[in-house]
Amino acid sequence: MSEPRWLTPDQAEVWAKYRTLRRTLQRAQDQQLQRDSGLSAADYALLAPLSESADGVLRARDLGAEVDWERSRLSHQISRMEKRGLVTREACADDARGSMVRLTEKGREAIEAAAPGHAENVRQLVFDPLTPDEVRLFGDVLDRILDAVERNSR
Amino acid sequence: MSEPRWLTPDQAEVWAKYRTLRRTLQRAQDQQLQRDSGLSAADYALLAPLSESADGVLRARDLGAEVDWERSRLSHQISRMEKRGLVTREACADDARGSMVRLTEKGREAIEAAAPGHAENVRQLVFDPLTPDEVRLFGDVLDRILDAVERNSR
DNA sequence: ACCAGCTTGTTGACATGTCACCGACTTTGC
DNA sequence: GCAAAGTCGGTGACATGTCAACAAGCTGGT
Repeated sequence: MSEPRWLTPDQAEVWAKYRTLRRTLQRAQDQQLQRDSGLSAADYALLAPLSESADGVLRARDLGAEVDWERSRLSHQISRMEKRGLVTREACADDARGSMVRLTEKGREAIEAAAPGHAENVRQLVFDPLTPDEVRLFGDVLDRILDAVERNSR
Repeated sequence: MSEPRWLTPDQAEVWAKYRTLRRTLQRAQDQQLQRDSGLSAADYALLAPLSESADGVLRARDLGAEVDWERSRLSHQISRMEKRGLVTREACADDARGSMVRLTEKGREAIEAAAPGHAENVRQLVFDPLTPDEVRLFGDVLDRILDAVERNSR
């Protein structure tokens, strides 16, 4: 039973800032999307890859890989979006287990209405306050932490 | 109607990394807490300020201010934790509208079981991979973005 | 050809989070 | 004093996310 290694005061402060940022930034994004197009962040996450794909159709498996979501979460979200007319489901020709997700006209209109405001929001809140050097270093920091999380979960 | 300002490829990459980190780090935390003590991240967030307060009691309003949660979210979470015996609710002597939240013995045992592993996890995943310079820079970046979000929501 | 094991998607139960609203109480301005 | 406005906590409806389990189809080794 070894002595626990607590965080230093500096580290605790940075950690608290990170948690605050996670929440407030999420909230700012949700509000911008809701205001500009009535979409949630979850809606936007799925509509974005769909709108960039050929014909606005993706196999559920591939859409899941794009956003790195669990299958169950994806299925639930697609059901909710289907109910609101943003996407439709179709059978998959190649693989009878599969399911194709197709962007509807309404879905395309919604993401096209939301996208410019979304990009503007991310720029204003995240990138405009940083110098190009800081953006690079921020990216490096994220890489290091991501590596550590990746190593940890394997 | 002006041309939208899209993200540069570098910015889009950093933004994608940030979103991935947000998800995977949250997941790593949830799993560590669940494994070490059966607590969720939401449980931990409330138990931590409670365990550091005098007698393990805080007024709901003040607990909410500590964690910066909405009242409704706090109330729901306290109800769930009360049902599992982690906290109890009491009347507030000063203010008849108020509600005091008290840590139970079981709640204290749970947070004390979880805390060392939590600190170790945060160190391993976030701070050990970074040099002290990078930690400082990361803190500065978070400050800048937090300021921008704060300005934006006022 | 077979079948054990893998992949794919869905579902139901439950935990979490947000929103609009209410009811009770306190504070403020007069 | 007292009415208007603000504060505090809770509730119900709903959206989101996770987990375990399932059904169906695919795949590879024999």
